[in-house]
Amino acid sequence: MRTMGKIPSLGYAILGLIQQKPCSGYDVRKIFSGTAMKSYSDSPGAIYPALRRLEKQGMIRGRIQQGAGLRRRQVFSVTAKGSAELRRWISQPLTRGDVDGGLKEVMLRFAFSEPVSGADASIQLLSALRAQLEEYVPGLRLQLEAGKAVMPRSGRLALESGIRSFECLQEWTKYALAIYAGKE
Amino acid sequence: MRTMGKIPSLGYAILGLIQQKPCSGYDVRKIFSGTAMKSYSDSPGAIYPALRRLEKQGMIRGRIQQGAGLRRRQVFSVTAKGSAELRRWISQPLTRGDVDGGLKEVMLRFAFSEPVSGADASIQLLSALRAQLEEYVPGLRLQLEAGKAVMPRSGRLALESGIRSFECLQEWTKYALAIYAGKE
DNA sequence: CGCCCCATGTAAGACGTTACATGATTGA
DNA sequence: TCAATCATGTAACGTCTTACATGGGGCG
Repeated sequence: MRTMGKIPSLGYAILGLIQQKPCSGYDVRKIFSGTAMKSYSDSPGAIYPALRRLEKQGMIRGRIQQGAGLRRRQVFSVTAKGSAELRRWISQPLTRGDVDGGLKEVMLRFAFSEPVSGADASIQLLSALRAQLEEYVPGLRLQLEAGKAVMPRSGRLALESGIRSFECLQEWTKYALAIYAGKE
Repeated sequence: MRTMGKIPSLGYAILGLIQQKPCSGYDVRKIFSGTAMKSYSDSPGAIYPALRRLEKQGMIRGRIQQGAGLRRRQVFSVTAKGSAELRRWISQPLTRGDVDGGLKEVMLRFAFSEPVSGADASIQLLSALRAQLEEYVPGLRLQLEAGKAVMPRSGRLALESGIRSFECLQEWTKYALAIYAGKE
């Protein structure tokens, strides 16, 4: 079968962080709990096993640091294999499933895209996302039309909020593409 | 400890659907796969165990339907206890964690709020959400300012997209509140 | 001395994914 | 009769949550 080694979202989040700058498990936890990446779990029961999995898969390598006066910490860096996997994950074609599974993972891919794969990859992702959204939103509008009669008011409004936020994201893709087109 | 019986997101999604209209497991699956609720798993390995859990907790009750010519199906309805639990879940105070865990669950609560708990509950949720967002967004802006120097461009843009979508949602809360204020 | 932060881990249990399995009914 | 759809389930596996556990270092 050899599909061994599927990496979950949390794994890519960690991998991407470590790629930007080598981190200990504790560092990763602090980032997840203190920044906009709060949606990823900062619990030790999630982070440390995830790190060990990534290490076992050869994506990262940990080295123990015994600085004077400091407690023992293990700092991880991304290996060549991990770097390649990050690039693959980022450049992977954008599917319908990526959109209706919520866009959290797509945004994570985009966030890491430029330092990992270069501006071309970022642009690629942005235009693919823009195209997906363009064919996704009309379907939601149809559902809203169809639901006018049967859905409760709060349900319709919730659906509208979804549509609005997709449209908002569409505008953002244009804005971001303009930035990439402008000055390189 | 007796915390027994915590219900996951998927459970509430199912409970809310069944409240609107009694459903079989198959019905639930079709709704999850065919509508804007695609983000919830429609796999039998998720749905049927979840239904049995809810039934064991006394939230729903299943009755086998043997309509002429049709295959056996088990249709579930919400019990009084399930209804009460839905109301509790919806009216529960909105925490910081609800916001930074992504707003999917909050929107689900809102979607069901009016038929389950009445327009007052919907308004309550909307204003709480508006308030939360108002104190949440400035923090993200600060992070963006702070990250100007260190974050890669795509990372900054990703953060901006998050900020924008929160702002978009803020406007939506105003829009929705206006509707509820307008004609009751 | 006691408390909090650094830093790492483990164990039990719940949940979801994937894949497999069954069987009746409807329509081509 | 063959395929698709209706309809329900189970088993193995992986991951996350929650809670507990450990210990050094700095500070008041």
